[in-house]
Order: sequence, then structure tokens, then C-alpha cells
Amino acid sequence: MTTSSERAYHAVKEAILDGRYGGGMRLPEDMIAGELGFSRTPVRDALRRLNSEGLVEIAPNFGARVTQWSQMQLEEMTAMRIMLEGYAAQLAATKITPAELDELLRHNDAWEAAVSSSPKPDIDGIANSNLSFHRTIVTAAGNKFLAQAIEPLWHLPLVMKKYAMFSRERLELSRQHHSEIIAALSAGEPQWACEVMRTHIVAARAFDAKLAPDVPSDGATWSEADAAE
Amino acid sequence: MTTSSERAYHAVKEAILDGRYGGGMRLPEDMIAGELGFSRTPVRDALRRLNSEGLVEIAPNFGARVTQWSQMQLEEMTAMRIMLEGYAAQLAATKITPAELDELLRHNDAWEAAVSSSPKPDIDGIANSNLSFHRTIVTAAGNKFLAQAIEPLWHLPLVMKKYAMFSRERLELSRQHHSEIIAALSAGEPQWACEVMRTHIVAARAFDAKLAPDVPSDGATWSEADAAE
DNA sequence: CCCGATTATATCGTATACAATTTAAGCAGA
DNA sequence: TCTGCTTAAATTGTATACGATATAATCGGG
Repeated sequence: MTTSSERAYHAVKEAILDGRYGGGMRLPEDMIAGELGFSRTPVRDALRRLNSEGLVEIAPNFGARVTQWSQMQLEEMTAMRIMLEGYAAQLAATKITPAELDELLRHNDAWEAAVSSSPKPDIDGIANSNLSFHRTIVTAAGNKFLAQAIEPLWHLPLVMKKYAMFSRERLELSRQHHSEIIAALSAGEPQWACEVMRTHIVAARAFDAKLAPDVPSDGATWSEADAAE
Repeated sequence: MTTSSERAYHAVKEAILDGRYGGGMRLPEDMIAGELGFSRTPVRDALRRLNSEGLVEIAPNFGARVTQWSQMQLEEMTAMRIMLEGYAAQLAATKITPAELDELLRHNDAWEAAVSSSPKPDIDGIANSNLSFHRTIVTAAGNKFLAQAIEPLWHLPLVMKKYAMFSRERLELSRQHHSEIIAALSAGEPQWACEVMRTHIVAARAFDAKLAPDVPSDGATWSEADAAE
């Protein structure tokens, strides 16, 4: 049996990623505990864990809020992903195992299935299989600290996925990138893998930049968040 | 007044960094609570926070242990530092403020003072001013996520400082690197700053590799840790 | 003498109660 | 009406108690 702390952690995390707990929203321990049927203790654990991952911010004697990122911070996160995932692909190219390559192909198949899901693309499916794809590569890179540094940066795309507009061109481009990444890794070419991965993320940024509408441009202050409640 | 959780966190962290709590040592909540005069609750908070920073590892229903890194992981950490701090220096070159440059000079002065402390170099002083030096640069880079990714990687040199042999050549080389880093940042030259910083860390690794003696080469398992108690 | 089952111990996981703190509201005075 | 102080509410911080779990020790059977 999994502990209550663990379940509380996943429940709150999912709620944030789903957007049910929106950016800036206060998360009183009592309230969460009531919703989940736990006491405050495991909820406390969960919130502090989420805090260390950056999903919530905690002020002493005040409590937790869902983190709200400014446009500038979104760009900082993307810059980090470019560097870190590029490096991960580079390492993975010489280290990836056949089993991991298989896994990569499976995630890619799932991704394509979600893309061509009818009548409309399956957004959740796309986001999840895409995350698994990237995570497999980072795992294959075999650097624990690299993985720990990247993981929190993936929260962003998940939080944003509901806003994401997946145009036909964008999906087609991603498809090509995924194929090329697999090719580079299969060929054991570090530099190729690195550059394709960087291209992949940079291109996604370009699409997001074009469509990003009402993300708070900078002054995402606490008081603004209050007003939204 | 700071909270008990906060104080417990700092107390345990300091004990680990000082080596009083050695790698692999178990840290029962009761014991720490007793030593510090708190109850288990704030100690729990502290241990989980340290866990998220990687300084301790927690197994469910078993408790916390001081993390013990294998030789391979030490190399992984250094590889990460090279990439991240190089990038930080690159960013800082175009963003650093005069105030931050002043701060950098002060830390460098403190470092030189610690080096030429008589009769012997002040190891703690060297480690601390060196850390401040690096941290100032990362702060100047102005990327919050970059800072969060690097911070845990600095635990390693602090834990290891007691083993470090600071030869005359090594200190002299570090001195030159620090000066050149400051010069590159002052000149606003991103690429220069990046490369010197990378050189600085790579060179340190070379010295460590030469002298690293009895670090557990790989299989730093829990059972081995037990045997050492 | 060795091995498996059982008990014992240590430690954590969770709930609850109360103290401390912050935030918000209400109220008196200018 | 506005400002400043006092009071009230909400929320967290901490201690403690008890139940759950894993590890270690013990004991009986082979």
C-alpha cells in the first residue's frame, strides 16, 4: 500500500497539472486534507515536496500557493531545456541500450496514434507520450543529476498543454524531429542527436511564442493572483 | 524568530557538510530530535527537504541516511557543473551589475586572504569564499532555474573539502582562473567567461582525480554502509 | 547444527490537539 | 472619509500519542 503522503502528493500534483488548481491559487492544508480525506500531516509533506519541485510556493506561517510563472521565467525554463536535453541526447547516443531504443519506438508509436486520433488529436495522449519519449532519452543518458535537473522543467509544458494549439504543421514537424532523434540515437551519433534535440525544443518554442496569448507577461504578483480568486 | 524546521534543516545540513554525519550514516528522526531538542515533526520536515536536495536518502518505513556518492556519480556531478556553470558565466558576462562585480572582487579578496593565511591555508575560508564567488556568478546570470539546478551540485565539494589537498600549484592556478573570470566578466565577453569557467572546473577535477584515494569506487551499497557503522 | 517461523524492537506514518503567527476586519478618533 | 489601533479569524508550526511496518533477535523443529 502506498502511503497517504504519496497519494496526497500525486493528487495535488495532478490537480495542478490539470489546471484544476490554477496558478496563484492558495492551497490551505486543511482544505486539501478535507478534499482527500487525510489529515494535515501527509498533506504537509506533499506540499513541501511540491515546493521543492517548484510547483508550489510556500511562505512561512502563510501557506502554499500554486506557482505562477512569468513570461521571462518560461523563457528561462526553455533555455535550460535546450541545454540539458541537448546534452542528454548527446550522452544517450553512445549509451542507449536496445531495450531503451525499443521503448523509445513504442512511445513514438503511441505519440503518433494520439496525433491521428479521430476525430480530434488526443491532447493528453500527445503530452504524455511525448513526455515519456523525452524521459526515456534522459534516462538513457545515465546521469542521475542531469535527470533531476530536467524533471522539474517538464512541469511547464504539462501545465500549459491545455492552452497549446497543436497545428497540423507543428505536429508534422514534431513527428519528423522524433524520427530524426531516433535515427541519430540508433546511429550512435552524439553531436547529431544533440543538435536535433535542440532543434526540436527551439522549434516548439517558436510555435509557442507565436500563439502564447494571455500568459501574464511579467508582473505576476501575489496580489494579482488574489484578485483572480 | 526562525522556525524549528528551519533550524533543524541548517543544523543537520551543517553536520553533514562538516562530516560529523558521515556518508551512509542513519539519521533516525528521534535521534536528531533528541540532539536538537525539537520534536520529530520539524526534524521530519528538515530531512525531507535535505532529501530533495540530495544530501540524504529516505526509504519508506525505514528512515533517512546520509547520501554516499559513488566515484561515477562524482564524475557525473562534475560534468554537470562544467556545463551549467559555463553557461552561467556566459549569461553573467552580459548581465552582471557593477554591484555584483564588486561583490565578486570581495569574495576573491577573501579567498586570497584565506589562501595566504599563516601558518597554514584556511581550508574552511577557502571553501566558503570560493562558494560565494561561484554563487555570485550564478546569481548574476539571472536564471532562477539554472541556480536551482546548480545549487545541489555544490554540496559535493563542501563534503569533500576535508579530504582536499590544496597544493601550491593548485591554489596558484585557481587564483589565475579567478582573475581571468573576473576579467572576462568585466569585459562583457560571454564566450571567454564561459570557457575560463569550464577550464577552472575541469582543472580542479584533474587535481582531484590525481589525489582522490579512498572514495568508494562504485558499489557504495547500503549494506556496505551498514558494515561501516 | 542449521533453518524457518515467531516474537520483539526500532522506526516511521498518521491523526489530533494546542500554541504561534499572520492576515483581515472592525472600530474609535481626527 | 481616512488613518491607526485593537480585536477576531484563518492558517500554519509544533508536540504528542498511537498504529503500521520493516528489521533484527529469538525460539522450536528438523
